[in-house]
Amino acid sequence: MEQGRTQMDLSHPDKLLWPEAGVTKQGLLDHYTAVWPRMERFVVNRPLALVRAPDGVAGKQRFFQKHASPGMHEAIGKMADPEDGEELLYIKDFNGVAALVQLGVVEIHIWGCTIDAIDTPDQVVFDLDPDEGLDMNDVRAATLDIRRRLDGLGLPNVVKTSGGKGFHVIVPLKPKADWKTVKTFAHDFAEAMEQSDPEKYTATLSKKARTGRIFIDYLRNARGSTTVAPYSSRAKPNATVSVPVTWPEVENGVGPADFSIDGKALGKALKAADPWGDFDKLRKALHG
DNA sequence: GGGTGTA
DNA sequence: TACACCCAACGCCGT
DNA sequence: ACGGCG
Ligand SMILES: [Mn+2]
Ligand SMILES: [Mn+2]
Repeated sequence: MEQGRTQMDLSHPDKLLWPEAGVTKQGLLDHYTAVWPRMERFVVNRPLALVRAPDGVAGKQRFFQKHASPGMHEAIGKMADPEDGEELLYIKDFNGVAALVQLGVVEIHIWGCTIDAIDTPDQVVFDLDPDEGLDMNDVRAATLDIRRRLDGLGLPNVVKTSGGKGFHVIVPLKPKADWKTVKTFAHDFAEAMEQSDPEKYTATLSKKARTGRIFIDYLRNARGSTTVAPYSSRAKPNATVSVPVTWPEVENGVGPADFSIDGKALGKALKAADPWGDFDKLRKALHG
């Protein structure tokens, strides 16, 4: 059995999944081949949610999937959620990604925990969701503000582009605290930001509260909630990718949608040092 | 994309 | 054989 | 209790 790469056959490898960007199903698999050394540890052995677009991102069909369908490829692992018995999905290796690509998966989302410790999250996520038309520089400034606050609390942090309109700031955790603890921490953190700068931030998701502001989406930190995985493609016309970056890059103006499949910026990023290389070393227990 | 249910 | 259908789900918030 | 929302 080949490890690390697959010869799994793709049906219709030349089908355009991102017609506007000219990215085919094979092109998507090639993307994952290129990023896999950096991506693997963030996606394997975690419950997943999938955004599937079997006819491409411009097609009619697009759906979100958290549970197994009958007959799914054996490279896609299934595990009963101890809470409700639903069959959660996960992958163990690159063959799993290949199987996802064959299914028309255009976004890979991860739970904030591994399958071996499903009740103790190993990360906190702050998902910055700006209102339409907010200046990208305001979003960068908000992201840097989150870093400053986390630094002040002595909490490790890394950042990635979302591939959409914002950034994701991640606190690597040792999986000690439970979901309630982690979500409450994230909620309190978001509310503190809103209180200190209510013109810029809101901790309330409603469109109304978000007008002209950035929603600090702490709700990603709930059991069963998911966030787009590092290096996942996005179901946007441009085939953007969520990419880990360094804090200096954010300071120097990197934008949330600056990276895309086959893009120059991504190729360059992959040649530089891994911005999240120390992720596992940085892990810290919340509270403790 | 593909299994399932209905004709 | 030929189709249509399904593919998550839940807490938060304003009313 | 319901609808919008992520
Ligand atoms: Mn977001
Ligand atoms: Mn969000």
